[in-house]
Amino acid sequence: MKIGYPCINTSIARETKSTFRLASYSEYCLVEVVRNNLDHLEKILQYNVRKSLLFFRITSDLVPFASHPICKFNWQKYFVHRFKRVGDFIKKNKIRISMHPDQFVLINSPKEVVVENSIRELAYHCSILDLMGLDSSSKIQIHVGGAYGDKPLAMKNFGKNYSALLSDNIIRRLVIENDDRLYNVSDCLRIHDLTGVPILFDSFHHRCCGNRDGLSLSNACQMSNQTWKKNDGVPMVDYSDQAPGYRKGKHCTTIDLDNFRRFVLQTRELNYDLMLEIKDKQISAIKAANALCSLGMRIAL
DNA sequence: GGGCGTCAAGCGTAT
DNA sequence: ATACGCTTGACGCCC
Repeated sequence: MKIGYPCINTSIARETKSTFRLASYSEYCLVEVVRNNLDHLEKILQYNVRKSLLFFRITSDLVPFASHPICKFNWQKYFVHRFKRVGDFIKKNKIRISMHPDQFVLINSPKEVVVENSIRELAYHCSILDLMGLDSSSKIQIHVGGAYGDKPLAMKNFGKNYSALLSDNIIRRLVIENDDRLYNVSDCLRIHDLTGVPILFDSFHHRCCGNRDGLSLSNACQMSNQTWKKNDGVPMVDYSDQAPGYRKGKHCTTIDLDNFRRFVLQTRELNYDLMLEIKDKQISAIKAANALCSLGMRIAL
């Protein structure tokens, strides 16, 4: 099992800004920010290797406005060697990589323009992973999308657009994640049957958000994991925990190790890489890795 | 140099 | 009707 955390390391300060406003877009600004973002990403990855955290989610904001029409600059070509260098480091250290496009990536939207924008955004995510030379085990995870007043139709439309509109390069990386309100694991399994898309199991969404479908945690996790094929790599699982005293669904600020151990023991027959979606990022990831060791389980490889 | 209004993108739910 | 959460906060103007 590899343990990871998303996008940001709270202990590595940024020396420069990571993005900018659309109103201040310029090629100069883009080049500077992307260069700095790649430098910063390398620092985080080096830290992660030192700490044996070999799973990481790369931020979608690595290249700001990459899928926006304002961006005419060929950043792919300009930064080809920098991306390759990061990718070589990732491969050399066997780091597992995921990306998670934002909530407006909706491939089942009834609005054609939303679908078009979503596909452009997915293509952007792919190009990051492609430029790094990473194989199809590097995944791009999205939610199924909206229900649009007719959930069965919305699911059918997901399948339709998936097959008709997505390029092979997107399909080889794309996975869907059960969400906290609309599409639970059973729904995702139905969409998997339609499309073959693997399911990334989110334990928090499954467990705590009124999204139960009668599947036990270990069954839901196992059935999701079985949708991953050989070329998809080890199944990925997202983990978080309820922030005590807050609205249902709010992520906790730091990991509760008792809950974490319980989760690990319930799923101990299964093989997966675990992404900890917890506010304090690498701090909880390190705590979790230590907890696994004390349970006699082995992290990384 | 700190405070805070606002920031590309969609949807569903709560108020 | 409007605000909010989602999540990765953080830019950038204002004082």
